[in-house]
Amino acid sequence: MEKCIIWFRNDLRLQNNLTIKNLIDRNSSVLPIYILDSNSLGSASKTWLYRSLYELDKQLKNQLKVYDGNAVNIIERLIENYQITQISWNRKFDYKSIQEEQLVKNIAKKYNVREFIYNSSLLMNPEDTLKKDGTPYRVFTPFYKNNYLGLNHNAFSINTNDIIILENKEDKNIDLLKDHLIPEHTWYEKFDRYWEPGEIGAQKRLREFLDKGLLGYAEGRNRPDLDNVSRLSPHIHFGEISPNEVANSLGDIDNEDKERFYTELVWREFSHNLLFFNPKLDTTNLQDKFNSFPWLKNKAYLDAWQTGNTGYPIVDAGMRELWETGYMHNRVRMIVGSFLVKNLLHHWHSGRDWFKDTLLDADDANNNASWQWVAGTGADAAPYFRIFNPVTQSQKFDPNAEYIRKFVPEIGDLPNTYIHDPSNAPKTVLDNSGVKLGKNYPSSIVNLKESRQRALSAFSELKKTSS
DNA sequence: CCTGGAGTTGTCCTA
DNA sequence: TTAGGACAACTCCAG
Repeated sequence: MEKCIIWFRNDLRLQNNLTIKNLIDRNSSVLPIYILDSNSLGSASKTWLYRSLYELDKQLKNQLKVYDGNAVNIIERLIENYQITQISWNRKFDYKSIQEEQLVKNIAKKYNVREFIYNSSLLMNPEDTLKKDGTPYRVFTPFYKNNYLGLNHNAFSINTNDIIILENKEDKNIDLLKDHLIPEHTWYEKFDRYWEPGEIGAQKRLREFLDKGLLGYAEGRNRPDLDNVSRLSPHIHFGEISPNEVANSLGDIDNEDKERFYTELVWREFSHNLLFFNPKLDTTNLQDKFNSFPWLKNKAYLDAWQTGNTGYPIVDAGMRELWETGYMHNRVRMIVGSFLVKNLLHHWHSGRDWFKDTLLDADDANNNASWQWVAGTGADAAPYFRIFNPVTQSQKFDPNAEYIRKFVPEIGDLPNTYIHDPSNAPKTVLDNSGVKLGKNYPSSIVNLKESRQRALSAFSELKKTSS
């Protein structure tokens, strides 16, 4: 019987996983492994990863072996020690992982080990999404229409009893990683109230979304006070559920809600394509004229933003939701992003870094592509004069301020008329609601009109100097 | 190569 | 109160 390493990466599941399906089809036995690269992970993600690996290990009868270190060396040693003849993994699309895969391929060749490489984390391979002239798309709509409209999504199920696990004498189980992944700071413990990492939790989340969130998604997705978003992002990021299965579960895409949700999956694809074709998406503005943009990098502003103390309740609610739950509603991500980059004129890298460290769904492709979009540095970014007004957005998308009251309870007694912008509420209203600006809730740290104007001026300066 | 139409998610002012 | 246009040009994409 052939012995196969399955190198788990961002595909921490058994169902709808091509490495597993083909392993069973080949009738090979498996040595399942995971190799940690803790430097590339944010603090919140690490806690999720630990839980997710723990669940996967259970599904593999506690035979998942974990390692910390250089993937190439580790795999080489395993090939030698266990007379491995096959290796299988699912592709990743960031530069570092691509390099790593190449080195592992070289090792496989050296030992005459057969490779089985799949893509179980995107609906399409980036190489197959190119324009007719062979270059990658830079605009979402044609990328979507020409590649994904009418695409079939196959789902398949695995009989886990068919997986033959190699006996592994080395005593390297999941506990090895606990010290690397679980921080001393215990803020993450409250995440348990909101999330169930692992394949089973992912399946439950999908069913719940299909039952309760999908109807009305097209409109409701913009409302942080409603429950229309899927919250599948951390599950999808770690591959606890496959995007193919998610797409497949929609059935025929025959209404606006399904179509809208499907395009969000394709936005994820688009971000991964941007990263794949622009490996330095994290450091390089897609529009290089922004390289000379006069970002302020004001430490006090950044601190107020991170801690949810800007004096704009929708922004503060979002930042506190992030800290409290490891997640932020999509609409609110745009609002806080625009606020940091435009009203505070702070570099998008700082926002990206904070999100990477605190989001459970932190994903280098989505994170960098989205921050580039909101900062206006992206290839297809919004025109620069599109600056979100956090008060207007709040009134529009959290009309009854239920979201604000949930995460910024100290201003909860303010009436709906004033709760979106306490700094402009009459003194008597503030007094009656127990709000003391600067004491128990901050005064707004910037004037919206002035900071908007400041951003617009900075952008128009940029235009002059670059032409 | 040329050309015309189009581009995730807004805001503000004016009539 | 509300609807429509201005905001600016530029790049992308497909025929």
